[in-house]
Amino acid sequence: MNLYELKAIQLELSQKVRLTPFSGPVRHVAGCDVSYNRAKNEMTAVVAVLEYPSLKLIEIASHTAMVEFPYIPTFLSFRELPSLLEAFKKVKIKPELIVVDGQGIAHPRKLGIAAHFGVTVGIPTIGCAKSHLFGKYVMPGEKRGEWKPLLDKDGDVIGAVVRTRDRVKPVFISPGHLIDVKSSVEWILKLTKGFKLPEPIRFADSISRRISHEGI
DNA sequence: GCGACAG
DNA sequence: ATCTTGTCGC
Repeated sequence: MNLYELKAIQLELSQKVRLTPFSGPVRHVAGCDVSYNRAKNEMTAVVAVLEYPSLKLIEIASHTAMVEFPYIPTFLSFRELPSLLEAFKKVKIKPELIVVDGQGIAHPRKLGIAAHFGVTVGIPTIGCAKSHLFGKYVMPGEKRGEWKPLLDKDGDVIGAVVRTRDRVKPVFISPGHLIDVKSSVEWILKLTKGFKLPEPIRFADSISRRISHEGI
């Protein structure tokens, strides 16, 4: 498999992405993240399931595996998705909405890891990234809730730069699958409680780090 | 050709 | 992502 073939896979899968308004109902929401243990050359993927709207953690599923694909910008899903899917198989309480750490369709071939995950499992997903990968934008205002659109080369809206906390760097939101930009922004704000990152991602992040570094 | 570049 | 201490601000 070379990068040209992987690009072809991304282009084909991106045709399956469906962008549609999403309002719920949501009883359970999950967060996905992956951490690495450099010394062991291992990665640990975690799916954290929270109850909504309480946002209390009710289930954790994880999967640890050897790293066998390098990090190449725009090909992140080929590195992290396999482990994430293994972890998701272990989840008993299937969520109605999933937030994935990374881009959704805000990607050169419209298939960031959140979109790839979404079309694979067939559940609504939102991509929530801590930094920019693709798309043009202007900085949103400094207040929580303010946001600006992420635009592709044709000027189409592919996501949003959202201020989830006053005067803190914004997050890059984009729909993964079965949701649209407007609903994605609304849900990310509902899932954010006093921190830059939404609660599902915060849980998945801290848990995956604890497992990969302490083996808990 | 050059710069940018999720995690 | 990870490596890393103290430190500035609310």
